[in-house]
Amino acid sequence: MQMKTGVEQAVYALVLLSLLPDKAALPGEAIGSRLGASPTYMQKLLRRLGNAGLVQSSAGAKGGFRLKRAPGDIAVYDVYLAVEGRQSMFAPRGTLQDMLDRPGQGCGCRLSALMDEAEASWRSILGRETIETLAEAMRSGGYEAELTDLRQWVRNASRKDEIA
Amino acid sequence: MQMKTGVEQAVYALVLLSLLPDKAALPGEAIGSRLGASPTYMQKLLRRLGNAGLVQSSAGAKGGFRLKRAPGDIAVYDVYLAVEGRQSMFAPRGTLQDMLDRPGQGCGCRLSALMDEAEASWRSILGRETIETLAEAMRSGGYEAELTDLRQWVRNASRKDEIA
DNA sequence: GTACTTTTACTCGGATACCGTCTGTCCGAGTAATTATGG
DNA sequence: CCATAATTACTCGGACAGACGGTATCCGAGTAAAAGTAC
Repeated sequence: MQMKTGVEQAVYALVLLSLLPDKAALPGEAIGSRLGASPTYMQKLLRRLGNAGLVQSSAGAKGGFRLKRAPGDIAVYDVYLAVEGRQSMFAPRGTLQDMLDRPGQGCGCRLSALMDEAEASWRSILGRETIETLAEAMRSGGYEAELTDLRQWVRNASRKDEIA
Repeated sequence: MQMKTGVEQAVYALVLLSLLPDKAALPGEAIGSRLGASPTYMQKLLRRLGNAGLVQSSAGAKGGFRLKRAPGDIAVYDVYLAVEGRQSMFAPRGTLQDMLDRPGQGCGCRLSALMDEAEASWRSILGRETIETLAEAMRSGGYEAELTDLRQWVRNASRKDEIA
């Protein structure tokens, strides 16, 4: 019952992308190495975010990834969904039917309903915070200096040729 | 992010034990085979439930397992805790610190707080239902006949020698 | 200077290897009830 | 009939094999920008 580590990495990758100037893009490798994650695996995560419509990618030189929606429009829940998939946590195995010796599989069991309810509540809370609110929390949480440094880094990483 | 299948099996094992007459005990193997689960693995689960104080075990001939608390006093949450352990779903890896280039590990990140909040809500809903309410739902859910059959089976399984 | 080709810097999807965890099995040791044995 | 020993039926904890999924790496193919080349 552990959440994939990719969810955390994906969330912060999106936070990073939210600092990107308009029309610019960030290569997956740069994102991965900045986050201390495996660059190749980060690529894979970004592709999933792309398939989920959270991120836009452009191939070719000077290509990379950028946000497809506004940061305030991307909830943590969306990221979770993109990385972990749509399946529910609890997968009933028909134990109740076996116990009652009922071949019918219509698991009208209360347990399943309870689990689904719990998960729905869990998900709804993940929907409360967005990439924007997370970034805002960093800004007002004593990380202003680091944020401006980070913004600077993002500029450099997104247009290396114009540094010199 | 899949829940262990053992949780479902453990829940129904406890429901089964709640049908047991006073002072009687049910061997782990009988429980496992009745639930269509691996008997040896069910033993392992039952031992965990024992360590968690949900179940009482007696060794020796005519030994086995019985509930240690009243069925109304065992929440689904307790079962989950016994089987899955106490660790939280979200284990932060310090991605935020890496991103901000802050060696300090004090992850005051909003994400962690959000995840904890979501999990707390999830857990609290699992605390709503107990072994007793689940059994009651079965009783009033159209499974009366199966339940009396099951109760009969439990009697037999708990005192094999007096059958003949 | 323009058209064309090559190089470079990326993404994309798949194939694959690694590794930890969950599932499942097995074993020796301990314990309690039952049965057998000896007097 | 009683005390003691042997058998039986369990649990306990650990060790271990297998399967599966997440993590991570690599590859060929495709794409777009930039750089080089020819005229």
